[in-house]
Amino acid sequence: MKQPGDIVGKLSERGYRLTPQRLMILSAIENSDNHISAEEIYAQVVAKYPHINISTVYRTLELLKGLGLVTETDLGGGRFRYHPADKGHHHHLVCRECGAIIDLDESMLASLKDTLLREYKFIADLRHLAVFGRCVKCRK
Amino acid sequence: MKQPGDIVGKLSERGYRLTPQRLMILSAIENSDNHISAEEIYAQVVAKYPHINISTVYRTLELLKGLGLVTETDLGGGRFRYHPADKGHHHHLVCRECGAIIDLDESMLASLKDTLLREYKFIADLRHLAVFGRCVKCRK
DNA sequence: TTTACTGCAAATCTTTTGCATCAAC
DNA sequence: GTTGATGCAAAAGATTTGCAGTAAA
Repeated sequence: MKQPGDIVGKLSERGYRLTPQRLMILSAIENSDNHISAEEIYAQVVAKYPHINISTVYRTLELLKGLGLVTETDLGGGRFRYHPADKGHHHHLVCRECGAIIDLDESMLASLKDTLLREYKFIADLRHLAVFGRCVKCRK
Repeated sequence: MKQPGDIVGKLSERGYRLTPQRLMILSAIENSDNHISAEEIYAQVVAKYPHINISTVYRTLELLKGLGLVTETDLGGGRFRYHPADKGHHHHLVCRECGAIIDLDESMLASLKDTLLREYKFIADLRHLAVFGRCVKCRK
């Protein structure tokens, strides 16, 4: 579907080498529907390119994160998840039963952010909020 | 300040042994202002009782969690945090700069919960929501 | 050719577990 | 005296790092 062309372009623009490993990692991130973990990226890439090592995945993610091209989110569970930065900010409804991650529009929490600032003088970073619970499918 | 008497009582009621290690771990949890991690409990106990092992801390936390006496929360950062269950549910404002954890009243998010149920048919578990951002002290 | 990038192995860090010993009851 | 609880060491799972070889430019 989507081409990882934009991020690839930015990498080579800035003088970074376009190795097959990086291209496949980028492809996995851009073609993922929801947020993907390092382990999931690795599993996807290793199927086509068995030689790759997971430390390359982690190093590539750190590079992309540092360049602001992908966003790292801590949705709990002891592992980070990643998505392309240009897909914008949004929130997540995480189903505790089936693990589904539902995206939630940013405007949804605008009033909450205002309240927190007013009542607690707390500048909430609501770019990546995770709300845990149970989704429609898993309701009894 | 607070006495860990209530949890201690429930433990012995149910036939669990009251070892000095357990008493000190309970004391650390009950006297903690905000949510405490296993490592922090261990550091606090080891100062007075150098013989204790961190696996005892984890095993005690698992026991207390299973009995519903303490609550385990995943506030990110790759480690769990704990607090006494009788202190009730609340939300957390986590400062990304100084690490402060500010408790937020449960009623605060009641309207959000309603909206999520109405618009997404998602049953939000808002007992332990973590909102990241920057606290008053760390504002420039 | 140059040196950034990779694979491999080993190290961290948090949490869990097997096992023999020990102590609360 | 029983048996549950502990200490110790090792394991497990995610992520990081040192180092020497490799390939993108």
